[in-house]
Amino acid sequence: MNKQRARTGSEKEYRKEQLKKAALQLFAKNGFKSTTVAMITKKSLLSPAAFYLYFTNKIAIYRQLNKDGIDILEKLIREALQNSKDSSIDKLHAIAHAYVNFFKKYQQYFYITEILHLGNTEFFYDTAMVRELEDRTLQILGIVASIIEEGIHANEFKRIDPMKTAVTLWGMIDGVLILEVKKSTGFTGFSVDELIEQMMEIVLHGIMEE
Amino acid sequence: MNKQRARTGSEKEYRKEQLKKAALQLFAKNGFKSTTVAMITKKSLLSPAAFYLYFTNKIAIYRQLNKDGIDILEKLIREALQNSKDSSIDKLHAIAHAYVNFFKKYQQYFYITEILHLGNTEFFYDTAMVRELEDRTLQILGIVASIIEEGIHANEFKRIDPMKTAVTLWGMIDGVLILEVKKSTGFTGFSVDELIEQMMEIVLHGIMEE
Amino acid sequence: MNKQRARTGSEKEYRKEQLKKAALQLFAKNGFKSTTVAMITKKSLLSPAAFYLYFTNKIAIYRQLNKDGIDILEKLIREALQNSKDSSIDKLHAIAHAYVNFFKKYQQYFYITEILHLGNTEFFYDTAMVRELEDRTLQILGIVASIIEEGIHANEFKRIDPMKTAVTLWGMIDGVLILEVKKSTGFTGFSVDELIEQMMEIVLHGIMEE
Amino acid sequence: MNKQRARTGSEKEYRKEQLKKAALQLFAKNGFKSTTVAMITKKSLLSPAAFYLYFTNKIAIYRQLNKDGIDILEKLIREALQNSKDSSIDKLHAIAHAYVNFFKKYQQYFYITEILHLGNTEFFYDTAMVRELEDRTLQILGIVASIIEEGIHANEFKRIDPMKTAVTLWGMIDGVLILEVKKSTGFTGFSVDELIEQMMEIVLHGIMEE
DNA sequence: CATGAATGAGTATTCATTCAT
DNA sequence: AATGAATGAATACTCATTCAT
Repeated sequence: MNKQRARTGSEKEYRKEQLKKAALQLFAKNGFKSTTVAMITKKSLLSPAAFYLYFTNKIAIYRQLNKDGIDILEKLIREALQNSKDSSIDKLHAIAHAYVNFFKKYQQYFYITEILHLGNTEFFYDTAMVRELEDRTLQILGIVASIIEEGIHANEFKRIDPMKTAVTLWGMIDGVLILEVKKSTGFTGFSVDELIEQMMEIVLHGIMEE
Repeated sequence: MNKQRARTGSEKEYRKEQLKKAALQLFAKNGFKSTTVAMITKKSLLSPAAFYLYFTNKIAIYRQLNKDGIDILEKLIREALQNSKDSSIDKLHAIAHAYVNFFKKYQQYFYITEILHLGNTEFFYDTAMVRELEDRTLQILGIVASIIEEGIHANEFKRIDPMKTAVTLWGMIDGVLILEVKKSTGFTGFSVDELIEQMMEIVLHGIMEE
Repeated sequence: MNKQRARTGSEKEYRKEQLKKAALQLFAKNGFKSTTVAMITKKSLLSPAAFYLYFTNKIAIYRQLNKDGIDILEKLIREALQNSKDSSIDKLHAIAHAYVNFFKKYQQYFYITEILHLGNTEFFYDTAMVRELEDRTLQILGIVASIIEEGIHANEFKRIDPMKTAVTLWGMIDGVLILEVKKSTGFTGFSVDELIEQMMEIVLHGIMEE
Repeated sequence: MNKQRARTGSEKEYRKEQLKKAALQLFAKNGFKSTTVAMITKKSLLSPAAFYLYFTNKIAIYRQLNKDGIDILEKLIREALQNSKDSSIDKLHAIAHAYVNFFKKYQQYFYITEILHLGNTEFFYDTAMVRELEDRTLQILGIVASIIEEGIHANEFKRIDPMKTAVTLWGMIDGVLILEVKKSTGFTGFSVDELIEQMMEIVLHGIMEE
């Protein structure tokens, strides 16, 4: 076998990336429990033992992928905001679009950050990590809330609780996207895009000042 | 060990219920894979072998719980409709309320029927069962769609696609409830009730004829 | 369920026969280990527990079937001798024919008495029983040997050791029949009958005085 | 436990041999079903899990032993033929002797290749393998048949069907050897050697041209 | 006598993790 | 640093046998 050693730091980083890439795909496809370390290392052309040079645990790589997912999402949202027009409605639209983008282009991260923990108690054992993820989520929600607040001040939106609305919005989009994950879009005959569009129409009508 | 035997049919039924109850709690907490038959039987004060007197498989009890969950949800929705007033808005409200009730009083069923399949490929092997669940979901969605249609004819609602809106609505509520499952309600500082209320307000405003 | 009680002795005997009949078929088909008590009782329309009213063990019924098999074989051989002509050759032919008959009409007994013990150490634990089976086998072999002896005295056969020849003969016939059991007759393209005929021709030529 | 690791390829091969050796003995003694993977690994001073580093299955090692057995038998027969004299009788004798040798020196292989399948349905699932074994058996039988044919042309033997006689011969020898397996040689008071000798005498007399 | 229910002791197989090299 | 080998602890499922009724 090729006993290539990762002597330079970048080589080591490369190996780690390989492992994460493989793990991401496998976790998204099979879930945490059904993905074995052997599967991950095989896909990465490494030995099972090598895994433990890069990650302390199977759960560790899973947690790392979670953080990466949040990073990506945050970046997408910030970019979207920069490219959006000034009106609050446009900004909200842009954020929603960014979230849908995250779902579509990084679906495997979406699975991991938004869904798969749910049946996976190990994940929540590392409370420090959980708190960090919560903080970062709050930050993003804060951005959304501040846009809503701007919209209220600009008389674009009704007088609604900005943070509460941000959280609600998040849940609503999540829920529609999860329909796709559950394959519920298939048997109902609607695409996610249609449903998201429908949702945004309803929601924006619902919060706009008449 | 307790060597009490379930002699009568009702006792046997009782044992089966015990097993289902235990399994429900464990599946909801740990997911399918991480819940072992031994855990279920221990909680039911039975030996692991006894499990197989009542269910052919581990997946069998899981599927049964799924069907039970749908039964409960359907019943709740039908009851809610019977007790609701005539206006379409009230009816929609009643259904949403029933769904939230399902979530709150039968949360473990909610986990199983709405979330946990997602990381659980075995579940989908029984295609006949999947199709049955899809059909029943479509039925419920059909009820919602027909209410929306009524609302449109009565000029209560805008001219929106009833079925598409029903599906969207389902996703939105689901998403908000899942926030609670994800413990996201905790750190954001809002209760599910608040969020659902907020959502319904936005949504109803969004679809009502001005 | 039908809780019919076997009150009379004959009823009890009937149940026992039912169990043996079912066991015979199942053992012959699946071997000892792969046949479960549950399979036997199900086929006999009895409860698993009832089995133990009639037999102390799973191995016990197996041993009983063995004895039954020997009984049948012995009876067939005795009948064959009574109906055969006077010459020793005819008698030998008749015995061989009886053995083939045993194989063909009571094949399941043949499996049990001649083959299946072989991978089944439990069987040999009951040494008293083993000895009994050996004695009865010796008796039958004794009959064959006495016929050979007669044949020698009558100058039909060469001067061979009668008992040794009887044992050899037994092995040879057994071997040819076992070819059928091993499905070796299938792929070689010959029927058991042909092979047995061929064997008898060779053997009789081989032992006859020229 | 011994945590010695098989590092070199040859060491790994050695471990595999150890496992096969242990399995061979156990299968021959207890049959397939009653031999557990744990028994095999214990005898090989390995953990049960290690078994699966060397074989995919329990049935896999069993099948491998079968092939090994046929290899050995074939080699013994070919060697015997090379060392035998020219007459067909001598050749037949040599082959019979090789078969008896196989039985005596590799008795456990004999059990596995000739007997134990019989009560072992799993074995026959791999139809490709079964056909391969059949083909190789036919080849060996073909060799025997060709010798008989030569003998007929050389006026050593009567005009008999060569292949049919080969098959019959195989069955007859097998049967006599199986007597030993069944412990029938013990209580009758004859050794296998005596019985085989007796058999060969009868058979050769039976097929020789007078 | 008859049985349905129950279980202890197994079974083959898997997998995260360790470790000698 | 890297790995192939090894394993302890599981894990779903089976089955001969027992026993309260």
